[in-house]
Amino acid sequence: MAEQIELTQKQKKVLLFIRKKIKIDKLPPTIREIAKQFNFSSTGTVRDYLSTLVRKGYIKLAARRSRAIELIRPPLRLPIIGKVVAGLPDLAIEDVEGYLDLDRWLNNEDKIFLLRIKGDSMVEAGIMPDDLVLVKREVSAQDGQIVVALIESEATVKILRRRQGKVYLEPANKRYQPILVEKDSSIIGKVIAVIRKYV
Amino acid sequence: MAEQIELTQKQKKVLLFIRKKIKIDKLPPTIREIAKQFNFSSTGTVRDYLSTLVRKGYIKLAARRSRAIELIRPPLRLPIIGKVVAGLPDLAIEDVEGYLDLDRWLNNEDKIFLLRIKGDSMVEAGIMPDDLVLVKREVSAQDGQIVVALIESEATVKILRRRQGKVYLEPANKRYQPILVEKDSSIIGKVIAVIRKYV
DNA sequence: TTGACACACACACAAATGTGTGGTATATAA
DNA sequence: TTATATACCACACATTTGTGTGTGTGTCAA
Repeated sequence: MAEQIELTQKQKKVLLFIRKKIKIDKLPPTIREIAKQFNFSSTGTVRDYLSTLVRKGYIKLAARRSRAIELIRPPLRLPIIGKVVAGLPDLAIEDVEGYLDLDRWLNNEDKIFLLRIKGDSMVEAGIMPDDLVLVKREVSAQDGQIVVALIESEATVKILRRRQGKVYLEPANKRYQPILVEKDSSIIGKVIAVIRKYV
Repeated sequence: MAEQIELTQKQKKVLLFIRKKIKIDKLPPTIREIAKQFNFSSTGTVRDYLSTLVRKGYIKLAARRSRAIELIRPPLRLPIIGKVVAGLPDLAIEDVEGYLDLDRWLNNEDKIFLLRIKGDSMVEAGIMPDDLVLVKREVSAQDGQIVVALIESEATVKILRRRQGKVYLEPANKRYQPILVEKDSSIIGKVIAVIRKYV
């Protein structure tokens, strides 16, 4: 999808420079900034490169706007590999299941925060002590969903259970007991992801 | 740290417009684009706002460069909450442990990919079937680290164990046995994070 | 040999853009 | 009262910037 034609070495260098500039300056370069970088004495040369990069599917340009170079693949898109086949030498990444676009995934940033897990009450659900859970602020949730609730003014992560009109907060650890709560009122958010960082 | 002074309503609107432009156009606006948006007939007005936003700690400007407005807080920074106290009403986020800056966290993007977990051989380490693990491509690892290895041309996630000069790949599930491997040669990467997405 | 492509250059022009230097008015705190 | 902050405006200027229109060389496949 959105196939990208192979680039020459020089074209790659120009593209890398643009990426680098966006990363460092948080701003795409102007045509003349690119020219300066590569000692091109003409802006036309740069425009040749940019046109090529557009044609080959790596960037988009907006006419008559300064610095309007947009990368087609955003830098925060990670490939999801379903199966790693042997082969090598460059670890043939052909079985790309899809992409996780973190920008999009984490939209509504103001309603989302990370909570650090304390205790082992959710280990059987794969949520370990010190894990970070991505929490989306919400006041209600469905049966079976993992929620963040306030119990005695402490944040707890549990599974929400609705049984005969009653609401329980159920741990995922046999050594703990479910907690009966009065209403949904104590729910402050839903766990939408777990992130664990090693090292 | 990097305290930000309170903004007026109008100043907020200008800042929000800049954020929006960066998000949509992937390019900060020019002074005149801002002026147009708010029907300012003078560019000086915009510069007053920008200076104020700089002084109050929300943006940075680079002199003599078009569109060189840099947001001080990057949009992909998530607060890590250690403890959620009761209180409300806006869920007093005072116990901010720190921030997870996904941009930085995921640097070296070309050496990183996501692998989908198959099987339950790592459940006791909190890595469940269908989880995504963030893998950093590396050819060696230390004892105890969770690695991705190729066994019979299939990618497997296991714990690396070094015992008396020998290398084992150990599952985190009592129902499975450790595997003796000849050398590090089968290691293709290190697991640096686990990501699990609900719903 | 023709054509497409990669890789460079020169030069001029109009538009976009940041900057400099002034101004007015209102409100609030010292 | 004086100072400071907010919230605008006017206008000119120098640079920056994208654009247009050319030219030239070499390579490589059809």
